[in-house]
Amino acid sequence: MASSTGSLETSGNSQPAFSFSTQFMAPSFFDLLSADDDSVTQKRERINMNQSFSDRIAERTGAGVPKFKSFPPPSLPLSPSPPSPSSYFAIPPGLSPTELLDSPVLLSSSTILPSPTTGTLPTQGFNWKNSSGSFQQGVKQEERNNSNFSFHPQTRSIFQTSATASSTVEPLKGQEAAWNLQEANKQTDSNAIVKSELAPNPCFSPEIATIQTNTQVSNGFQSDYSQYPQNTLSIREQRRSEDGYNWRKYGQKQVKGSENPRSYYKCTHPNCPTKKKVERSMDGQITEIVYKGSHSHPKPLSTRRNSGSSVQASAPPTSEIHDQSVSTHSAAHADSIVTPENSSISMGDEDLDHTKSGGDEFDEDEPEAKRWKKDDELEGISAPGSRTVREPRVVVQTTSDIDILDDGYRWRKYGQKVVKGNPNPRSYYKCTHVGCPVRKHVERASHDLRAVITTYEGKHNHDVPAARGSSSHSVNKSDNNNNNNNNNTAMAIKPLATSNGFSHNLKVPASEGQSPFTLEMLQSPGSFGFSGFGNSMISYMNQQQQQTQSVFPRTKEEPRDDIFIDSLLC
DNA sequence: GACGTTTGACCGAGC
DNA sequence: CGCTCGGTCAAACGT
Repeated sequence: MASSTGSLETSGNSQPAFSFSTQFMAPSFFDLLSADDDSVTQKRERINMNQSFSDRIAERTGAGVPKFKSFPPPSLPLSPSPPSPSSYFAIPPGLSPTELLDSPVLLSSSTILPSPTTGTLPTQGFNWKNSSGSFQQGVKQEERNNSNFSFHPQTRSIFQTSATASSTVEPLKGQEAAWNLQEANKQTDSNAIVKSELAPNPCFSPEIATIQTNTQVSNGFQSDYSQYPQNTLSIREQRRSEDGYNWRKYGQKQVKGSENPRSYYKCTHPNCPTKKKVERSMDGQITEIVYKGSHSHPKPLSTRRNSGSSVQASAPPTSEIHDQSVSTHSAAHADSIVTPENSSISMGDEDLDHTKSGGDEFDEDEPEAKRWKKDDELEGISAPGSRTVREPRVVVQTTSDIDILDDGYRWRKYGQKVVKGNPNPRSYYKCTHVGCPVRKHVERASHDLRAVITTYEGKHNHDVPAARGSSSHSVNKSDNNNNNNNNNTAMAIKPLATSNGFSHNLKVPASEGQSPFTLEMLQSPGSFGFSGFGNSMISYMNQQQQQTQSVFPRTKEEPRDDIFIDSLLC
């Protein structure tokens, strides 16, 4: 669900297809490389790098259907960061970040500023303009070689400060990172897919139990990073856990009721009781992170050796996204999340259901250990007969992933509240589908407006509703449901990022000549440097821009009972 | 050698 | 009591 996919696709696997996608939750190739417990897969991928792009596609998909997985690892931006996306994207008239946050549709990255603390910039809004050259090159190359192209601009979160140089690099293990650095120079035909999953950092929004961002960057964009001063940081440092702490993996289990293996991490700091468990989807994407305990020490200095486990753990491998929940679409379950540093959201259905007491029900001050325990308690609620943890997925997305929120489902805002630890209001939404228990809340990260934290609770027990307003702007439900069985025959690259069952993939039949775009794409088509795609691309975007306007209003169409709710919450 | 990951085995809680 | 399951241990292995 987490991504928008712009895709120019034609029917038939063999036909040329262009897919333009923005992905956040979607596991990326980078993720694959960085996933610590996916080393085998990583190696496999690396080996595959020697294969042709089409071969990889065929190999990965088994049918030549392009998927994100098919894409070679992206280059690593150890370099100069691109100018602030804000330079290229502007908030749509009449929209403010707050307003956008109020809506299921997220902001464009245009509204985001570089992190003052890290200096890192979101790749989402990355400078397409400046990178157009290389990007174009990549496109052409890709077109020549494969007739398929998938572009996955992604954002990256800049939550970590010590982490560095760029979150795009951080998730990578040294080896992979090095490899990527090399590949970065070699590959122009592939999309760089970067995903960084950020563990909650006490220094940031305390409520973030899981911060997960996917960053995909075209190699061509990588050059943008070369402008960042962050490149002075060592790869090792960059590999450090994105939450700034060092973690050691001490176990991994295949939990029942979930296809996703769960990894257990301990903070490597002496006597620090903090632990976290990370659950990944089959493709390596982190679906949830639960923290236990609080760090008894300050965040390690950036010069310290990086365990890399956290980051690696958080870096899922493939770009194909499917969340565990995607496979089941089972009944919703109560979830709770535990965050480090006393920040957590603990919410069952009742919690959000009742707008009664505002955010009090979130137990943000509850000790982590207790909340961890609570998670277990909640498990019984969520998964009858199963102890599988079903924490709410908390996803941090950069503001450009509007599609993540605009995930194809229909949401009704039923509340909003400013919760402790984050001055930004948290919008609460319910799925409007009758009987569907799924809820989500969205808030902008307190320290990084580019990052939007979306927490999903429950799983949809229904199909993705038909797209509203535009038949061409459809949501590919098949992606949502078929990710696990790999039987998705859709031509569009699946940039979906899923969280808690949300698999978002906007697709448009090629015949219609439309494809989903990211908000920023829609807003500022001219600033993306897509000239390399030719006029078709530009016109394409122009079309999409018109479509955008149907997207934004869409959120406004949602029934808003927040006035009443707000009165209760605030 | 230090540090981290992997992974089968073990433990305890819950039913 | 036995089973299931999540969580943890620890030896082996990798970097």
